[in-house]
Amino acid sequence: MAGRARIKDVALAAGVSTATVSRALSNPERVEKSTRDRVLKAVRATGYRINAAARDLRSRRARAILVLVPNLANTFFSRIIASITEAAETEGLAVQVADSRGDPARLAALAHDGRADGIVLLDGSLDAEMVRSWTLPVVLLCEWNPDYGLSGIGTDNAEAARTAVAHLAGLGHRSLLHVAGPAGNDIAEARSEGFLAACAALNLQGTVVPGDFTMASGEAAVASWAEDRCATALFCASDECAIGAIGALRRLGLNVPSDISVVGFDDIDFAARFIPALTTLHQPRAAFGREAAERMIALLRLEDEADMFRILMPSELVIRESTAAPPGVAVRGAQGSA
Amino acid sequence: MAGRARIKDVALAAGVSTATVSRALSNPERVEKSTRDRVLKAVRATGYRINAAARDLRSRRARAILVLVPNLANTFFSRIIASITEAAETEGLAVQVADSRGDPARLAALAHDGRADGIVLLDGSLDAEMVRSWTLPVVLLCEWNPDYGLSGIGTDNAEAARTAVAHLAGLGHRSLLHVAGPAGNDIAEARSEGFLAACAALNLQGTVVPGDFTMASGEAAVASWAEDRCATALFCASDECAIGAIGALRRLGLNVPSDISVVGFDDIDFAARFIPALTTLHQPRAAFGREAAERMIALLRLEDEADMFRILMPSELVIRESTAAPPGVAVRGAQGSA
DNA sequence: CTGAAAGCGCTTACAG
DNA sequence: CTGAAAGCGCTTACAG
Repeated sequence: MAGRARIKDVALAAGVSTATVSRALSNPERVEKSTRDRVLKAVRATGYRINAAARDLRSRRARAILVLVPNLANTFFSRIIASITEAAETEGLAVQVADSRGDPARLAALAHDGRADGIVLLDGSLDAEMVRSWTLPVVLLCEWNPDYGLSGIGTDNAEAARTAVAHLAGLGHRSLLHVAGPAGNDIAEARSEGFLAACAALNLQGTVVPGDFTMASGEAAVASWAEDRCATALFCASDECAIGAIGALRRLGLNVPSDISVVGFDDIDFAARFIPALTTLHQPRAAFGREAAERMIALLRLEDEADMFRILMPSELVIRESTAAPPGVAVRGAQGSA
Repeated sequence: MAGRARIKDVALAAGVSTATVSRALSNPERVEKSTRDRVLKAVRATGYRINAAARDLRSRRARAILVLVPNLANTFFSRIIASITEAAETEGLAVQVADSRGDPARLAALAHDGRADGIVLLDGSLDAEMVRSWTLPVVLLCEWNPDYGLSGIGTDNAEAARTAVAHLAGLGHRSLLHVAGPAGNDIAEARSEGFLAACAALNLQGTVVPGDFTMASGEAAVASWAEDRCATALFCASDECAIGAIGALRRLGLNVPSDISVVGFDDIDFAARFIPALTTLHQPRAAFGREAAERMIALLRLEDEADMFRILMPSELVIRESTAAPPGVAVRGAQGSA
């Protein structure tokens, strides 16, 4: 076969018009069965594959969604992307992935060159004006930024923080340190606020130190904690941060959890394998991706203005090895096994 | 502005033809400066963005590459994807990411609907006949499969295994166990063969047990090792496997590295943070991605048959905390610090 | 149920 | 350096 077959080659082989080939392929129920069979046979014989550019141009849709993440190399995001991809592909939607950081012009170009019909955004720290200027439907996933004016899917971070504090209080801890996520990040702030509110409600001493979700910020927090050592438990805004903190504690000769307890957030794959296995809040990443894809598909189907939504899926506390009663306190809470 | 501006709106606003707008945008040096300025001003005024589908259809290229990975949720791959994306974007190429597993028809559709000009393939375990049937230029990255008949970029796995064995031998180990990667995987087999060859050359006892790169396979290998405990060091085919093995050893009450040494492969982000920090072979993932993007760009530029290539970039041994002299043996090799 | 024809929005020889 | 015109490969009213 010289070159790639086009729709008119198929039409010729099947003895029908190109319109009929097109219908047989995209609206099979609108052509007679015998015609459809002839077309499909011709498709096989010619090795025909549709040209997506031509189809997209003519039908004015890309049948693709763009997923924007702040850091592709982060496992947390890659797991979600995998789940978005899976759900989107079953609906015939392709997925494009791009880094949301950097040049706004690049982002605008990505969002508006017609290669995607909608955007799933996993970054709450972009310039709100820029995001609002995008003309494609956008679903904000995991992160949250009220200034975007978007529908979103995420978890109830304040509630999750409360669960973590309650767990530590149940073990007998009276003084807790929270290593926060980045300032200005809405979900990080929700965790901090939930932490402080829960400490106040339970009459615990709760302190917050700045951080940014990274392992380095966990290490830095331990360095500052080491000056007075007043807290007996750390609640870290991410698992990576918790893992960094545990490494730093170990370098100080301290053992987790017998000397100090550590709770993470996210339940990344390594959390269960880390030594000690991390007590953490499990974010439903697979469900996040699935939900985002489904909502986006619904949005694209409605074409016009669908209702705004904000969906909160629960994060569950997974109790593993990194939390225990503080030194010198009898165990009062039950501790599950991994 | 009602609706999206098209090229003819820009032409009208600038008082030129659409041909001139097109040239001003894609071949600026071919229009007079004053004309170009008028066009750019009109572009800004109208908010014009090119329609990628129309451009792709007419110019018969997609300006995009497809990256195919066996597991999107794997950090090892996501780091490489990030680096491919970065390099490709600076050349104006978009990146599409898809899962290489599953339905061959789906893959063929992805590869041949004209949405990508070339494929970077990170999976050596696909059906070779299927891969050979693809008509787009393909670069095989990291993995290797001689049956594909493709150009590729990777690391010298046998040589890397040799380095690991030499390190352990230098520490005084005489009996080593290798937890292999999946059977039939060319790079996994190269590691096994390199391991056995190096053991033979150094007169060590070298045993290979099956595995598949996963943490679970590291745990299983430890279970079988525990039956006779004849090896004093484990060389795992991946960091995940090593981390699984260390977890299992710990559950047996054994300490790494004082009771048994463990070497990983890949140097994933967590390797340095794991406790104990993993001695491992650092695969140059950022360089892999960059090289793949550049080679692909060169391939697309040549259009026709470029020379076949096989590029091997070195993996370097990173000595951290998980390896030491075997129990009861004085340290003979030098041990670096992390 | 099927076909003829228009047209999606660009780029690119061709001509000047 | 610039423009008029053809055409990339589809889909979709419109008509029958």
